[in-house]
Amino acid sequence: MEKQRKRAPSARSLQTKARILDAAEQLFAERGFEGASLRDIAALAGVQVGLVHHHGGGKEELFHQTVTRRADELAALRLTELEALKQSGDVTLRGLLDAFMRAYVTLARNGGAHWQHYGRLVAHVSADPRWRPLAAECFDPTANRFIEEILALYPAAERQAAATGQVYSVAAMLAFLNTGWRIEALSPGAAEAQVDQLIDFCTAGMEAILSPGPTCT
Amino acid sequence: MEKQRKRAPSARSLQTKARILDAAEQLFAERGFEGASLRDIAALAGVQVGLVHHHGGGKEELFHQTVTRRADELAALRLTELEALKQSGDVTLRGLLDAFMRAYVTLARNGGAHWQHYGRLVAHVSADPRWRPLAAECFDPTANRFIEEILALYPAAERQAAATGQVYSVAAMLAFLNTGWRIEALSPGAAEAQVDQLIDFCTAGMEAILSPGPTCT
DNA sequence: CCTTATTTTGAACGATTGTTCAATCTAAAG
DNA sequence: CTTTAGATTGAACAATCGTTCAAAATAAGG
Repeated sequence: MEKQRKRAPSARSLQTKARILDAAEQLFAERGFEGASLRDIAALAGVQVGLVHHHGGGKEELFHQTVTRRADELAALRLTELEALKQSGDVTLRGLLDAFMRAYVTLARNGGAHWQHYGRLVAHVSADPRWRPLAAECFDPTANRFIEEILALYPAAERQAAATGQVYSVAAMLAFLNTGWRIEALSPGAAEAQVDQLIDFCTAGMEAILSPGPTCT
Repeated sequence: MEKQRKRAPSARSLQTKARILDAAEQLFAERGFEGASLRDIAALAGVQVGLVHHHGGGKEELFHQTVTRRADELAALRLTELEALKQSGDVTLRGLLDAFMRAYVTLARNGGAHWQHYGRLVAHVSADPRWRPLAAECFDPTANRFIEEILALYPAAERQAAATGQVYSVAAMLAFLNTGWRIEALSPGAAEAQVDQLIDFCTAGMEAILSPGPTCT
């Protein structure tokens, strides 16, 4: 059903598409799906409206591509971190959460604005029930991969508990990314310490869920 | 500047306004601010378009009212729970998080659809940076109230740590409410146990942040 | 170089948006 | 009951929306 190309896309065309996706990423993140118009996106990308439709294939398709582009990249990054952890020898719960979060969070904080926009974009995707299939497609595979590693560490734990802890951890991570301006304003500079704090929170919370009963006191 | 009323609103008028706010609450929650049109809201409420504008005072004002209506009610509910806890004598970290979460979460699960819609609505408000002032107005007072109680329990902890833990806890709670259909599908029926699990997660995570160093092992 | 698939432009389409307004109905106040 | 502020209707407003399309510019393939 899909019509195949007869020519390779030019370098300029690829650049244009990337520029359109970047603009869409920023505006979808700031204003949500219907809040960002194709005309605003086109203006930010420096192209004509019709061209956005040509490269994006409709607004919904454009949104889909905008999310999956970074989601795929992020999934690969996380699996790389996981692989490095497993080869290091000592796989701990904290190590797993570290592999899942630190690289991404650091990118969103110190890296370009792209990952910061993506964080807000994910928040919109998670908030709107209409994007549930998209969220499942983008996030579930990697999440399930980490859940299995967690279950290998805690053989007595139920899968439901690990999945729940994973959901809560992702939520806390997104809150860290999207309200970071607030935490940052309260104690500036200590970026690395705040990442540790996030992982502390999730590790302790996950542990409490995985091994029931009073663990501390 | 505000023109004062010269007559009391009729009972029917109050009913209509409530019906409009309910419809707005549902559609704003499902599709976001620009995703829900005033005409859809009017149709769901069974009134004319102009009437929505008359009672809401513009779309932005309507959104504002929709959020604050339940936010005020929820803030009162949480402060009541907090007062009951303080009068019970033993104020613990778990008790504080329980007072903050259980009543609301139970309402959203077992109560009418209104609180379920409100949960999704808060997710939209939190995801969109344009509603930051609204979020601060609605959520900060109550949040700060609980943060102070937490700091009274942990005098050595820094305020930033308590505030961060509060943000993460709220994020986990919203994730529980808005992805509950997923958790529910995995292990149906155990509603109360899942609330305990949520509070377990947040309590352990908060404790890990408030008192640094290896608390368990 | 020549052909033509692809990219890009510019303008238009109908549909929907939030808002406004005069007319009509309702019911609170005197 | 009479008065009239307020609630409700129905229709219209200009603006913006996503989409479509023919024509021009670009560049890959032979």
